[in-house]
Amino acid sequence: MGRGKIVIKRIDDSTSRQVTFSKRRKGLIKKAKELAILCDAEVGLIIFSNTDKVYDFASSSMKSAIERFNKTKMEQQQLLNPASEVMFWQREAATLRQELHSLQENHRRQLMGEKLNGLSVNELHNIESRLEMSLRGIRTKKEQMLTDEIKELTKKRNLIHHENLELSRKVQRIHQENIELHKKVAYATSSSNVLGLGELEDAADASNAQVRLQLSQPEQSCYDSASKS
Amino acid sequence: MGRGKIVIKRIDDSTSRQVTFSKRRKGLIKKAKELAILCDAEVGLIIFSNTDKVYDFASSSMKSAIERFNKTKMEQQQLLNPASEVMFWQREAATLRQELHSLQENHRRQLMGEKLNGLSVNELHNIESRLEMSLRGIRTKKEQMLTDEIKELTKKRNLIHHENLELSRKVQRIHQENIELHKKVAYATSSSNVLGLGELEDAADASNAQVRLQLSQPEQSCYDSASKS
DNA sequence: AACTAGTTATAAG
DNA sequence: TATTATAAATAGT
Repeated sequence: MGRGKIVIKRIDDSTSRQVTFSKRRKGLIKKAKELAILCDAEVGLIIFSNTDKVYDFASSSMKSAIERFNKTKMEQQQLLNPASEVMFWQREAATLRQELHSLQENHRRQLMGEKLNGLSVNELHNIESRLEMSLRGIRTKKEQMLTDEIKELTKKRNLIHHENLELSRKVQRIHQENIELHKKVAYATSSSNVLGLGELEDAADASNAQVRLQLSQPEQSCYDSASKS
Repeated sequence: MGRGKIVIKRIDDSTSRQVTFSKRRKGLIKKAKELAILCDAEVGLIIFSNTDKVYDFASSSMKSAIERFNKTKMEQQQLLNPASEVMFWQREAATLRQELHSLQENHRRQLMGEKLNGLSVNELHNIESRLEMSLRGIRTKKEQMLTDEIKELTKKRNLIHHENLELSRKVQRIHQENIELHKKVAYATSSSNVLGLGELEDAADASNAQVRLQLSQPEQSCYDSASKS
């Protein structure tokens, strides 16, 4: 289709190559357009020159063409090898994750001070679960220990209080007995004053102690029901 | 380039259209190949027929061509409007996020029972932080309450114990006095036995109580240091 | 699917 | 860049 027939191989002369590129590129794009119109087809054409220049044609839009292409190829791959579907999705997800991460990094570094650690949603979720569980365990253990100590202290307090009551009764009894003896002594020795003032003060002290004891009655702890639940 | 000239418009006759599509598609792909070889260009060509069939040609690979195309277009967009870079990245990130999410959904539904909630890394992180803080608050409050109760109980126990000791000393003193009085009674009434056996048993009880008291000495709680830290 | 007349693309100057 | 002789593509049969 020219003054002479040519063989299809790379044109060595850069000028000739450049000229041929221009002519044939124009022709190719024209024919692509014609095909799209005549045959109601969707066509996408991308051409990179030697010198990295881009030329493209798309009957609707390149985005549409590429997406449709990818979708179709994906479906073909699925139909061809349904067993490796898993690996396909895994690779696709990994690629997208990486891309997404790099975009986020870019965005973060360039625009905001917002920090986003490099962990995946899954990793984060696992860490959260483990943290919560260990926290729960420690908390339960500590609460058990504290509750046990409170029980122990309450028991001891009640024991001592009981002893206190016993002693108090004893004091009363002995004091009563003491009074009886005083009477007997008084009766026996008539008018002789053998007992000093010291003994009378002791009797006053004993009743005083009894009053203080009343103030220290054991009472149910307001936290006891909470500790048990 | 045929028996007659044609106008470039959609061919209405479906058979003719189909035939023309076959011929021109073949020609287009041949010319694309030739351009790539002759001019050392990278060419990518995608064609969808009326009937959704795909035909494609790529001098290296379609993936390479598409990626190179996207990269170049991205750079062009950036150079054209550097101020809207932010919006570009935002749109790009949103698109990828959506795609990633749909892939994960697909993967999850089709292949594993693994559950992945629809929350973003940020949302998850915020929830985690709030959860941890509230947990910490509640735990601290509860521990404070328990520690306070233990302190209160220890104080009361010590108070009662102190009273116990006082009473115990008083018992001793009164008992001693009792003995002295017995002696005096015995001295005063000489051989007459006024006191019964009951009083002697009381004296034995008092020393017994003293022994029990010794077993209930207050002791430092082994948890006290831990509760304070 | 093959032919071929008339069209179109393009190699070379 | 424009021209043109000729190769190549293809519309209609």
